[in-house]
Amino acid sequence: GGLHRFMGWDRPILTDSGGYQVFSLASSRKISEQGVVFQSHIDGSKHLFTPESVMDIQRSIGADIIMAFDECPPYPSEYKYVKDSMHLTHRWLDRCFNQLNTTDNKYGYTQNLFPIVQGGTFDDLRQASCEYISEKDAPGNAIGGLSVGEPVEMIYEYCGISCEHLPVKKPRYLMGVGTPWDLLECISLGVDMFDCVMPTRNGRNAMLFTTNGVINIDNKKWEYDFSPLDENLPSAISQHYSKSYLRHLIKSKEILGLTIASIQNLAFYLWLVGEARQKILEGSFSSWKSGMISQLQQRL
RNA sequence: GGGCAGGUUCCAGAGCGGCCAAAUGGGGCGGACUGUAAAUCCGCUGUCUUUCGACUUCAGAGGUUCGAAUCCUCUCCUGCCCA
Repeated sequence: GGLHRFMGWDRPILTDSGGYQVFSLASSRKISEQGVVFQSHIDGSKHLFTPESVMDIQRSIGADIIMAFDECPPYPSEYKYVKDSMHLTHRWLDRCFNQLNTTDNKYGYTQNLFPIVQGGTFDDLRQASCEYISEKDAPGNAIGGLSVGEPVEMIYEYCGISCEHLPVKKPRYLMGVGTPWDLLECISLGVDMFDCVMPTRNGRNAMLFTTNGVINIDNKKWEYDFSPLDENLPSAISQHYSKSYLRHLIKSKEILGLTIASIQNLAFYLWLVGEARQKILEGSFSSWKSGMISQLQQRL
């Protein structure tokens, strides 16, 4: 650990840099040494993002954890492309640190810059990137460049390789992962932090993660099921709303349904990592993990 | 009692002689979604068959035709209007 609590917030705030959009919005951006120009899909206007400007923006937002600006190459990519891209990300990282170290913080508390490992799915590049990143001695380190189209087994494999070459004492943050079972697998590989769209996006698309397994709330079988969304979660939303009611909201395209589904999934994810932490402290994580994975993967 | 409009696959609703197992939407079922542009996207949805294909369907019964969901006759039913 080593992260502090800031300004009375219960939990630190984290902002991302836009590096992922270099990947996800590849069709509307141009990369150069200087940075990335994105073109707005709304009005066509162009916007230049540089390591410096991205640091400034995250400074203004005031997050406790801020992310380096990186390039996230897609899978599959050629070795040479990934290698050059990784070096670009490394140079950008230096510029991020430089910008941060030569400007004042705005709100009187520390903002922690996490560097991001790249290197794609090439062992030597991953390792090289980990080593480069580790030398920065940042308060935490992120594993990037995964869950960009490769099979899940490769996520685990390269997540594991990354963890092996990252400092043990600093939090390891796996970006963009994943399903509940992905989290458990990656926790066992050494990951401490995650972020992912899955709980909210899949929630909006009618998929509920619960302590008993996965639910497609669209299904007619829930029409008259008045049991709580998830009776095992310490969340008012999960306990108070029934499957039947949520199905009705979603079927009738009531936006409240999407909110409830998102909160349910978020509450579940929070519960899951809390349990994992508890099991680790008790020393029973690995035996707990395999049973939990098959339980969570069940389709209800 | 009279007039008009209708009865199509789970629902709504196209089709109005062959290209119709029958558009489209909904519903149902399945799948996808992994550092969030996107409350989204993709399949299947009469029966049998792996495919080719075969078979049974468009209120009911007859009929015309090489061929009918589509045309004709009668019957039943529904909605609206007038008595």
